[in-house]
This record gives sequence, C-alpha cells and structure tokens, in this order.
Amino acid sequence: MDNPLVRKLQRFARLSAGDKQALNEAARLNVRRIGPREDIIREGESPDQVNLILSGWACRYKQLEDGRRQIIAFFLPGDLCDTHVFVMREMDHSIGTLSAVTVAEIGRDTLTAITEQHPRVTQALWWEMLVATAVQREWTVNIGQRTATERLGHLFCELFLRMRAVDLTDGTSCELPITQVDLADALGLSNVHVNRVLQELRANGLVTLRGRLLTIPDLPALKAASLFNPNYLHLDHIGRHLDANEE
Amino acid sequence: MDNPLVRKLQRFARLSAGDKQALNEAARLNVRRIGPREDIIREGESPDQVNLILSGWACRYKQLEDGRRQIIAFFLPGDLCDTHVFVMREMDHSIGTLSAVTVAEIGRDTLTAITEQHPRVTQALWWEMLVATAVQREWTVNIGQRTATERLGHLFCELFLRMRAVDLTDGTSCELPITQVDLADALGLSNVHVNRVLQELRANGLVTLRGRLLTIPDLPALKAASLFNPNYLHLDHIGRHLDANEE
DNA sequence: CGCTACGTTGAGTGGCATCAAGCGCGGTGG
DNA sequence: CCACCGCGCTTGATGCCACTCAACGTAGCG
Repeated sequence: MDNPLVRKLQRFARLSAGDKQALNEAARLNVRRIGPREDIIREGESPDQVNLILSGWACRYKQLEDGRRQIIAFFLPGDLCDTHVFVMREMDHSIGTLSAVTVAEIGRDTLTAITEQHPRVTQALWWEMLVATAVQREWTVNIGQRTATERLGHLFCELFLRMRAVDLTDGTSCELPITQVDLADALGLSNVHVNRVLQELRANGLVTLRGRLLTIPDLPALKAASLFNPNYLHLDHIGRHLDANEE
Repeated sequence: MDNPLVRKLQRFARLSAGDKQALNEAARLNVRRIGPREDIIREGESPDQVNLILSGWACRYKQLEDGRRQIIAFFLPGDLCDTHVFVMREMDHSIGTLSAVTVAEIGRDTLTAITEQHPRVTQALWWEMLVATAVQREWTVNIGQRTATERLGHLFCELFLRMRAVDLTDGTSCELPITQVDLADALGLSNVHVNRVLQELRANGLVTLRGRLLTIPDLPALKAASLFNPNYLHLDHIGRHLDANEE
C-alpha cells in the first residue's frame, strides 16, 4: 500500500514503480506515534529531518508573547511538514499535533539520495512545496477579505479537497479531527463566533458536522457561498514541463 | 554596481565575483519600465520568465469576484516575483506594480544556466524563496491575530528591514511609494481605518510619514508596540550548511 | 461519579466598516 | 496664469460584525 504522500504525488507526476518504492521505503524507517496536542518541533530548534504525516492532523502555528495563537497551516496525511529546514538556521515557528498522529521522519541524507536518483520525485516534491505556499497565500486572502461565514466555508472546501487528494474521503464526507478552537485559531476568529457561524452553515444545509465527521452534501453550493476557487490547489497538474522534456 | 538582488543575497551567502557577475549580467538583458498601477502578470497566464524588481514597488494580489482585493505580498527592489512559475501550470494570482517600476526579465534558460554553474547562487536563491514564504506565514499571523495598530506597525517594521537589506534606507527613513489604500488592502483593513491608525502611530511618535517617506525614529519602540520579532526574516543567516560543507 | 474538555447559548461591548463630505495638491488645458 | 479636475488624504456620523465574559450542557474518561 502506498503511503499518502505517494498517493498525492502520483496525481501530478507520473511516478515509476521505483520512484514510489523509494518514497515508501524512506517513510518506513523512522515512524513515530505522537499523541494529540503535542509539539513536534518548537520555534528556535534546528531539526535535521523532515516529518511526513502518515495519519492524523498536525499544524504549523505561531504564538504571540501574550498568548494569542495563529494556526498558519494544517498538515494532513501526506503532507511534509518542513521542507525548508535544511536551509534555514532555525525554525521561526512551531509544529504541533492536533489529533493523534503518526509521522515518518525522513533524514536529510535519505531525502537527498532519493531526489538525486529520482528526478520525477524531485519535480513532484517541488510541486508539493509550491502548492503549500499557494495555500498559504490563499489563507492570507481568506483571513484578510472574507467574512466569517465565507472563511469557514472556504476552509472546509479546501480541507475536503485536500483529503480527497489522498483518498481519505468517503463520498461527501471526511474526518475533521480538530476542535472549534483550532478552527478559530486558524481563521482568526473567536471560538464562540466559529460556533455560531457553524450553526449558520448547518442551518443552510451546507455542511453537517457530527462527532469528528465533516459532510458537505452539496460541494458546489458551499464553494459558491464561500467564493471558493480551487485553482490555487493546482490539482489538475500533470507535470507541465516534465511531459514536455521527457519521453 | 551590484543590482539589489545581489546586494541582498550576499548578506547571506558568500558569493564569489563570478557569482555576482552572472547575476548582474542576467539582470541586464531584458529590462522593462512599467508605470504605476499596471499588471505585470495576470491570473491564469503561464509566463516563461521570472521578474526581478530593480526599482519601485510591486505586489502580488488576488481579487474576489465581487471586487475585494487582497494584497498578498509586497515586492521591493531585489525581490524575485515568481520563482515557482516553471513548475505550475498557470498563475493562481496576479502581479501588479504599485509605483513606477523597472524589472529585469530573466528567462528560464538563463536562470537554469546560472544555478547549474553557481551552486552558491542556487543556495542563495533557495534562501530567498524560503524567506519569502516565511514572510507569507507572518502575514497570516499579522492579519489573523494582531489589532489594526499592531498590524500596521508590524508591516512598517518589516518593510523597513527589508529595504535596509538592499541598502535602500537612509538612517531611520526609507521610501514608501504606496497609498493608504494599498496598505489597507494588504492588511485586511479599510482605508479609512488605516488612516486613523496611522494618525495614532504618528501621535505616539512611532512613525512619521510625509510625502512618500517613512521614518521610524525609534525602531525598538515600534517593534515592541507591534509585537514584532524579526526572526522570520532570517537576516542573520550566513549559509548554514554551505559553510559546513565547503572550504 | 466527579473531572475535564468541548460545544452551546445569552448579554453586552467595541473595533472596525461603511457612507458621506470636505480638503489639499499636483497635473492639465484653456 | 489660473480654473478645473482627479486622486489621495482626512474627518465625522452611524451601524454592524465579531469579541468578550459568563454560564450551562454534554460526553468521554480515569
């Protein structure tokens, strides 16, 4: 069984069996289980490996001196936490789990070896990284311009599509193993207001959320209500220059 | 005279004379002058070169269907606009000028040639790109968590330090060739409120802003008032692994 | 069976938006 | 040279969206 990173990447690059094998093996070497609400890496540290989420959700976050917390990004299965870690002196933010999580630690040398021997993987990892930064840009737009209702709906659309990209949706549903406080910290809203907006979305039949299961019965409707345009996820990519250059 | 990109990069990597020459020459090939408030690249396009700002300010922005505009990033002299352009199918946002601007277009082949022959430049460009994404993350925090006053002060701190990194400050002052509307669109505020917050900062002696000149008489004070921590700009970097690996 | 975490609800407040009008200045054309 | 115009800045009045504070319900868990 391919790990979720491979599942995601092969939607966008034509990975060979060898490519996939290399990635799968690298992700089996150092697997850790971590409980919910624990830090994986703290601001100021200088880790020497990247973390690949295999199951569960984590997040990037920053905390201001007075305690305010902003969640900067959600990490879903198949996401690489900190590709940049080999260049920067030290982390300018922290990474922590939201739910219980299993991560594969991939060392610097392992990753270098893979990219040197598998150019398609290199290309795919570039794509993965650039999509992550595109998501970051969209979050800026989301928090800066959209109303609370649009914001939450937009986030749900994004999370659902990202979960679908790693085959973790079931029809119109997917898991959402995080709290309303987490949603609030990601959206720059208070938890109280997230709760109210959530009820509004429910009342309008746009989402249902029971337990930790998110259901979007009518995705186009939610997209429309949230001014959601999926282009920033670049889901339609099959190696633009890759195909032109090779074969 | 080195171009502003070289000035910026050599603070963080030990560029050889040849490294600098290659970058300077590449930036002299196709120089364009563009007036204020024009688009350089529009959402949906697939350009085949990167744009290096030589003078003036530009921005990344997205516009929602109903007209709301979010400025996602400011481009100052020395900034590369769209490093990712070679991997993605098409732009998910637009790039436009704010003031009058001169840009150097650097073609895909030119850039590839440089990075293949100049590993230090490759490393430095990595750093440049990763700092840009770190800035993007900080903007998420800024808009999501900080009050309007902190937000504006924080932005001023960032812009001043970035201008200083390309030697474009004069003591405690630097140019700020943009309007209050631009600031508002970058911060997720209304222009009216930006105006009022600006007056507050002025009244507190934290900034003066006359014409297009920004002055920060007491940078530590403004930092403190804005909860500004410069670590995300990674200004203290001198090639972490670079130094370890070579020489 | 109490504890804790999460979700929900109400009341009151305030930060920031919106609308609207006026000001100052540089550019332009008569 | 001056009237005019447009853009950016400023100010006031008003209102709403979302925050804060506070309490209570509920479910999982030791």
